[in-house]
Amino acid sequence: MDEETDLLNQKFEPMLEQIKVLFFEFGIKNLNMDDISHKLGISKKTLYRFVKSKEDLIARIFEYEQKRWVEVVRSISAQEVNAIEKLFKVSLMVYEEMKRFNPIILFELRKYYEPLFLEYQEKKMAHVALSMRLNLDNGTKEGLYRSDLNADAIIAIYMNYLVEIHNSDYCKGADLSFDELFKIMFEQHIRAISTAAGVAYFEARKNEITELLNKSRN
Amino acid sequence: MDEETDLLNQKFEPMLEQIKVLFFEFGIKNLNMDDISHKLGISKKTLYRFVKSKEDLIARIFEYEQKRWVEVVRSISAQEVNAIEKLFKVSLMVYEEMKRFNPIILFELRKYYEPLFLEYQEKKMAHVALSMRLNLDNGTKEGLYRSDLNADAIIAIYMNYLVEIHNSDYCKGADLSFDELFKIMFEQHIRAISTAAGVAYFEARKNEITELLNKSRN
DNA sequence: AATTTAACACACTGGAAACGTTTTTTGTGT
DNA sequence: ACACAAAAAACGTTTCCAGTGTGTTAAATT
Repeated sequence: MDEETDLLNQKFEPMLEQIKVLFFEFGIKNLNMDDISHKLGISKKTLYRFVKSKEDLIARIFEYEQKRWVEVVRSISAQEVNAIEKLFKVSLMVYEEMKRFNPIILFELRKYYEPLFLEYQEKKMAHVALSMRLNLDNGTKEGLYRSDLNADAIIAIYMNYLVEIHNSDYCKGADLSFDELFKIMFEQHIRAISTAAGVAYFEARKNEITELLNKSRN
Repeated sequence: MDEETDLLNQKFEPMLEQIKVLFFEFGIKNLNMDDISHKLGISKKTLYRFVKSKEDLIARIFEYEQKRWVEVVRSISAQEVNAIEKLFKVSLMVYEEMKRFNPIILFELRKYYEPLFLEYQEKKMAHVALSMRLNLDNGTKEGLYRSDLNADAIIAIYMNYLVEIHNSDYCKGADLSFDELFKIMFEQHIRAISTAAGVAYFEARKNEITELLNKSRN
């Protein structure tokens, strides 16, 4: 019974990716279950063999996203680079992710699937926080970050950075692009938590890192 | 009777602007007439004094957009700069406009309000074409554009540039940002239609123009 | 070849939500 | 106290859509 379900789930995973893309393109409410099954080239009946409701479908997508995200962070953590590099890579991905997030989708999630959405956000935040804590530890061990840091506070502040970057009117006063703002925030963070060695490393790498950001923009 | 209607329309115009913003933020289908009246701080009844249906409301927004757009082009045309500068300014605005256009809104317009949308697009295209023709004439008179141009063909090609810039996969092969692509296309166009004097002018101004584009990005 | 399984297309239903209208309430100016 | 306009609420109608059920076809299994 359970193995059967697992097999179904495995088969269904690539479809989840497709459906996610569809949602981003057309919106959630604009796609009914008929539309979705059509776009996938399967019958609605079959679709309902994988999910038990549309809400369940959304939940599955969140679950899938969470898994995918954990995998990404894990793979970056495994790379043979120091803490600053890792933090930058992950931060950049978070930032790119948020950029893609359309306000309409956000609205729909909050209005029609609030409990699911909150749960997802909470899990994601927890995961980011955990990853950041590991990063702080590593950075400290590597002598890049200061050893007298209040980890909880720093994590909270940095996560707030990443979230608030979009909603806020930071860019209004000074006319900054989001990318500019991101660079400044990252630099702010690194300088705030780093030892002299860390700052020196950052300054040496700064230009190349900035270039990475320009590349990622399209 | 007619004067009365005109008064109503005048009062309603700022609301159209607000509603447009709401649509961009929340989507069209996600906002019912109750929501809209609430957000405007008026009653649904009052809203229905201005429009006779939701479809009518969309039509009014298109109408309003068209008017606004004509006004923008008119004001740029009135400026005391040469044809190349004017073309750049208008092109930049078209480009910015398209960038803001969310794929979900596009989908909704096509699916639920196709006739209205097509009519709007047609009018807009006609207007852009007309403006470009004037620009070509002016540029030729100013000695910046060549005098042996096939206006119709050039207009068609350039308009296609602006439209296709987003849908297409131009950026896939070379990894170009949209802004980069826009710059290249504009330069391509100017060089293609200009006299030696025109090209010289463009080359002299090129850097400043590029800077403008960077400024506009946020 | 017969049977089972699985997927597809399509029709149907019940309930929820939206539209557009009408009625009631609220508030303001005279 | 009255008249009036706009807001709020209520209402009937219609549309939409999630979810289910039916019949058919095609492939796999026996």
